[in-house]
Amino acid sequence: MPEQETLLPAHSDIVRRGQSVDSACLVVEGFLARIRDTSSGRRQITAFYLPGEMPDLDALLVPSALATLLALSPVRIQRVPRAAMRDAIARYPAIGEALWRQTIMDGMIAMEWVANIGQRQARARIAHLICEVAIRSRAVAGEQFDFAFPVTQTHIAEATGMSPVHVNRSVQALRAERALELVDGRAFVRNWALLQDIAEFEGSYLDMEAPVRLLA
Amino acid sequence: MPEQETLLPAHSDIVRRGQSVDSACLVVEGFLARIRDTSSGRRQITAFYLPGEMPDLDALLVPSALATLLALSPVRIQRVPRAAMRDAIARYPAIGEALWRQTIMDGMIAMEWVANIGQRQARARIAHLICEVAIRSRAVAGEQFDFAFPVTQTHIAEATGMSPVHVNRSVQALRAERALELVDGRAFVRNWALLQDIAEFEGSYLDMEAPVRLLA
DNA sequence: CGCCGGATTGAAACGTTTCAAACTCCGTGG
DNA sequence: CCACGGAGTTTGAAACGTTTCAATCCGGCG
Repeated sequence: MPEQETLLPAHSDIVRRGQSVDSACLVVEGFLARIRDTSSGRRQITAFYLPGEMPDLDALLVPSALATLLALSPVRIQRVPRAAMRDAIARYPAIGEALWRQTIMDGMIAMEWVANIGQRQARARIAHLICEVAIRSRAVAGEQFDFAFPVTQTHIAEATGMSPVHVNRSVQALRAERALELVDGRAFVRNWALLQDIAEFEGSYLDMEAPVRLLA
Repeated sequence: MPEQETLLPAHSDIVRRGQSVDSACLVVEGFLARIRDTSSGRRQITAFYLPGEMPDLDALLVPSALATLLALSPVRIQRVPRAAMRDAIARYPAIGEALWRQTIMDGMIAMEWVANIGQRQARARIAHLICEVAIRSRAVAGEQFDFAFPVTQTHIAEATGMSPVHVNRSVQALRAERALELVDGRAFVRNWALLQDIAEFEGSYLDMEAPVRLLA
């Protein structure tokens, strides 16, 4: 596929809501957030995107961007023109299927966020978010491990629907329990079992391995 | 397509989480809810499905159901076997594309719910939910109109992440403002402009008309 | 040094939950 | 015909979790 790699600094917008787009992008390195801001000026992060993921697959089927994409860290991305995508899918239907599957996964994650924000309280919400990113980063290894998490407490607040102040207190609580530490853009899981317990984390929604082949 | 229509009473499960499925279903009449229950016994509704929608498209690509589907009212559904779906898509790629587009729409709605639950308070959350369903029901007509909404206050609580008691008080507030009335399984919009205003509703996320044709 | 982004603190105000009880409507059985 | 029970809605009051505001602290960088 025609590749065109771009390097962008942290805090820059990759795409702005409403802007018309004719390519989808692939995160090569770094962290992105999908942002939805409300008319009252508040802001919600509705998804995080990690290396290897495609944050705006919807661009293939919708003419103008449905949300803003923000770089949380310096990022390297590749833009794939819609036409190239179309050709690839026409030639190898399995590609289209894989992308469709990715879309379903995105939706499942969003619904899990709904449940997370709707049902759990502060500490558990944050724990759940971390559990999810840990898995998606493929960082899980035993009871203790760490991984890149270039996300400020304010961003966590925007993702979990709470105030930055309360995020701070909750993060401190998790630290005091020796479950989790967030330092300098990395997440240090100190007790994976405990963290999952606090989060009531049940990761099956992220398992889409051993998938059904829809097409030949 | 091979049709096999089923009639089910309210309160019955259409599919249970984890159950293996080999068909997707289409809602012909009635209301469905997608349910996610947490280990602590609480329950979250992560989506509603209206007539004409397909609540478990993921079944086409994932072997076992990712969530439970509950009938909120008596429903008439059609089950379409995966094989039939596969054939149809292979023959008419536009069908596959339309289904993919529907999946994207589902995801967008879920993300809007994330923002709704994360950012707004009680009254606005409920107002927003109603605005969405009004549009999806194609019921909007002038400043006043009504439509089927066979959803108890307890269900609204499960969908918006609040307690039934507080839903009750908020619904009363909306009634007192003459914005909305919920009576006997129907929603009566008394002041559409006001309701949208309270909800900070911005419906563009539901517009996927005039879509881009990905495939020939 | 002074500034800036980000993390941290305290205390009061606020929105929401919880609990327990009562009320309405409606279909069923005595 | 009335009593009963169940599902759904409504009520009050106290307890609770979270937000808000305003200030402070910390480390890195020009």
